[in-house]
Amino acid sequence: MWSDAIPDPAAQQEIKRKAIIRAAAQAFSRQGSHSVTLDDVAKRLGVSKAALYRYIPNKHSLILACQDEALDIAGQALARAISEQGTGLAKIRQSLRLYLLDTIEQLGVPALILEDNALRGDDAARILQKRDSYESRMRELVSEGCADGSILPVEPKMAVFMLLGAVHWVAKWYRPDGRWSPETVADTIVGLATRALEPAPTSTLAIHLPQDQAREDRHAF
Amino acid sequence: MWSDAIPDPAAQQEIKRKAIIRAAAQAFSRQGSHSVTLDDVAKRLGVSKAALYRYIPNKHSLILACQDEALDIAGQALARAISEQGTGLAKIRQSLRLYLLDTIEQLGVPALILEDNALRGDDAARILQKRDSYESRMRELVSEGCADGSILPVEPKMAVFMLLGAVHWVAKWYRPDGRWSPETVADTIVGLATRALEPAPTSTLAIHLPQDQAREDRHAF
DNA sequence: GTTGCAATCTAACGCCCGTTTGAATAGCCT
DNA sequence: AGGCTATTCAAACGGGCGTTAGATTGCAAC
Repeated sequence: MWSDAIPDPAAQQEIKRKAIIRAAAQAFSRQGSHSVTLDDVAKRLGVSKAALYRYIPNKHSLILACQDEALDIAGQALARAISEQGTGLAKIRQSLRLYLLDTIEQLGVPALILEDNALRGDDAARILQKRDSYESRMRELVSEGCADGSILPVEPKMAVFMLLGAVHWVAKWYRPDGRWSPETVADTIVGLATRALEPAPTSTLAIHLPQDQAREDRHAF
Repeated sequence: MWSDAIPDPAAQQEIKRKAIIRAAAQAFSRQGSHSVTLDDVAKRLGVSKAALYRYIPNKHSLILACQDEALDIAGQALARAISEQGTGLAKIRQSLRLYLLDTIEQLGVPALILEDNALRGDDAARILQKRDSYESRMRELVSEGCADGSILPVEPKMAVFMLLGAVHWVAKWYRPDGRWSPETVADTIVGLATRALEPAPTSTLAIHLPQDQAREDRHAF
């Protein structure tokens, strides 16, 4: 039983570990894990790269931890969405929306893109299985939507690929200090992408600042 | 005036150079340019990595050449689509469809994803400008579609991000030896994604093999 | 055959970056 | 104050990979 005033050293460790994962995730999601050096990650945190090794055993495990975290967020978002009432399409919408918002909040980056080649070893297989399970459950939601009439007849695999492409791509162009809030981005992108699946879409979309402010945006191709 | 029987040595050079770019593009689009070694590229072509240097000055220029090629294809697809009759949405559909089909045919990979961090130097600025120009013209097509009523009122930037996300993501999961032909993939993904922009979608989609064949697909998250 | 050029190879060089080592610093307990 | 532990750092080590050098092979011209 620890007093709040006396910080638990183990908890301190965990806080710093999370900070490292967060910093790494932000760098990885844009540049790809292989082109990010531990020096890059350390500089974001204002420490030397050697200091990282008190919290992580090596770079590969850091990559795994990032993927693990992102997949946990995705899985939890999916679970929450499934537990709520609504059509298959509504659940898909909610799960993707939560995924974007939670990754931004917890990792500081909207979605974490996996390069499967970056994964090796036994843990890698676990991550891949986790990802496959997530995508599989998403496809089931599509099938559910087809059955309940909220989604037009589509190939579930293709539909999920399309949705995840639109959603994961956000990581390439979203800027925390940009014009749009996380909520605006999540609602607009998910709203648009899922509209593609409506049998006869009637949903309207919030329109955000149609006038183009002359800002120099460097975003991904 | 060369005879067909006597191959022009300069042309031979160019053919091999193109083969290198193609092999590199396939590797880059999946793994990211930074995690692909020149040995990887050389092995795909059955030569040693030193042999590559007769055709490219260095790795960075190879990355640039891949981006250049992909952007040329994208730009030409856009130009062809614009020159044809039709609504703004129809032009967007056509340009994206051609982009996927042409990159698969010419580069052997559907879309080439840019990691802007991989680019350096003066040529890099040229590539970024080319990409910005392409995206800007895409946004204009969205505005055109809004005006002619083929597209519902949306923020053009977001709409283009959503479309390009769905389209570029194909590079992560498409397999040449897979279940779907390039045409099927292009039609389905572009058909789905652009449906999101229809004011009141009535378009139907071809449905391909809804039954799931028990194939083990390893695709990107 | 011999010469010359093009193409490719193997082997080595050197830098970058992940990882380790050992010392320096800062807080906490008695 | 003095020791103990937890953190952090600068510096060095070592492997991987881009790049270069020099040798080898193959082919065309004469």
